[in-house]
Amino acid sequence: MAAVSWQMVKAEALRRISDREWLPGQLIPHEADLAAELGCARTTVNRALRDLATSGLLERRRKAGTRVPLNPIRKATFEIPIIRQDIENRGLAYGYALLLQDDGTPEADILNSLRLPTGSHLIHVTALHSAAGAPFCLEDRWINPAAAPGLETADLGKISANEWLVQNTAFSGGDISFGAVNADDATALRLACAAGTALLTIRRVTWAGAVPITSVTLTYAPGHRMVTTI
Amino acid sequence: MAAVSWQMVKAEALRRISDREWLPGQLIPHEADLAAELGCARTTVNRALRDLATSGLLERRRKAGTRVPLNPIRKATFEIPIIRQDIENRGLAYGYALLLQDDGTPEADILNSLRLPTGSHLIHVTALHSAAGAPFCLEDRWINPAAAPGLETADLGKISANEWLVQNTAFSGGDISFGAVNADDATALRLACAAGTALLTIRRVTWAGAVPITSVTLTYAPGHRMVTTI
DNA sequence: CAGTGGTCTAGACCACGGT
DNA sequence: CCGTGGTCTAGACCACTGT
Repeated sequence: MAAVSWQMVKAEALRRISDREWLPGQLIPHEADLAAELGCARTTVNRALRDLATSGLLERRRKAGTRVPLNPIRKATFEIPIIRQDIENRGLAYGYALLLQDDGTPEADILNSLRLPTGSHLIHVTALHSAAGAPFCLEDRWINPAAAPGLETADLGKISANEWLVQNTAFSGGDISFGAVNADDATALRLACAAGTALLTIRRVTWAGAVPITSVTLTYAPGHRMVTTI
Repeated sequence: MAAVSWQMVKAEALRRISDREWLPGQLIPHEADLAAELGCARTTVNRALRDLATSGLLERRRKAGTRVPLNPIRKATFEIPIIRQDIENRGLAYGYALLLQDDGTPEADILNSLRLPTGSHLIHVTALHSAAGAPFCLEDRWINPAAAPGLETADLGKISANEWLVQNTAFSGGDISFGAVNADDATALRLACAAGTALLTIRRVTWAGAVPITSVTLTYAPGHRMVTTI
């Protein structure tokens, strides 16, 4: 292609950053100047610089201009894999076991993240995902019954809670958080590790507008890390 | 503004998803159709749908079209705050103490993430960040001396290792990972918690081209979570 | 007030990838 | 093969914000 692509502009900008032609803290040329210099439309430069800004490698402000930040690595996008695919992609056999399905009141922690009042009664589902027979991750899910009418009659041994929710509830957004917990006795037993072992947890809360649908906490087997590259 | 903005298109698409007008797994109308329907240029629709795709709320493929994914919450972008700002934003006094600065060979774990051979000799810096006098996070940094000539003569009590590196090394990319560890005795002492407590860790590795510059592991005080919203 | 990035448009061509 | 998203262009106007 004769035209200069925004990826080429991005690559050139990256090169100037890593070659220290553009120093941290410094302003870089205006979009119009770069467009003229590189021989492309300003739109193309804009796309490239905007992209770098979303990864935190540039900082842009109207009127103030674009500058190389002093501290670039401040944004990270993680792909949170579907557990089954994650395991199968490693060439391992995937296993799923429903451990428990009942009702109850979750910890204050979880109620807070769902913004439900203390004492709320929710549906509770626990399951274990395993890889090649070894425990991989424990799923602890709480579902707001008001957001999931009909779930009581579903057989969660046949259809996973996630699948049921996808098919039967609306969805508009969510929160995700990472944390660390010590394995309690039950968890240690399930994940075949010593009680007290530090485990990485990921909690996802999903919403239908302002109505909380579900909170899922995934507790990974020891040593698991979530990794991403900038 | 008379024109339809891409944010409006995005909002409308989001509404259709959460109102289940577009169901999970289903194809949605082509860009051209939507542009005609909403009364804007195809470019604008493209921008909106592309944006939704990067947050994982839509899946797009050439020829195949755009569909609502069955499992939307699979990407999460985390803002990793500058610790000092993080603490000061909470209205707390920030404190920094350099604990140690010497040389040595890090664990295999860290050498692997830097892709350096076993036994490599690196510069080692440890520091404690505190909030309102309470320990907040422990910083354990290893620096590749080959990538940081002159660092030996720097006084890291006056200028932080991070600042020195920003001013003196190139930068082209990095890796970030989250994990969980049990506090060892030294860490427990520093973070004023019981030995064995589960702690969240964030490790950042930065590169200048193929040359590893530094690996920083931040170990947060108990209970810390990294949170983001989709 | 004025400079800089942000966005919209209309039209064109291209590349990927189902069929 | 050919439909669909991906991208480029040239030009215009807008919105935010430092001075």
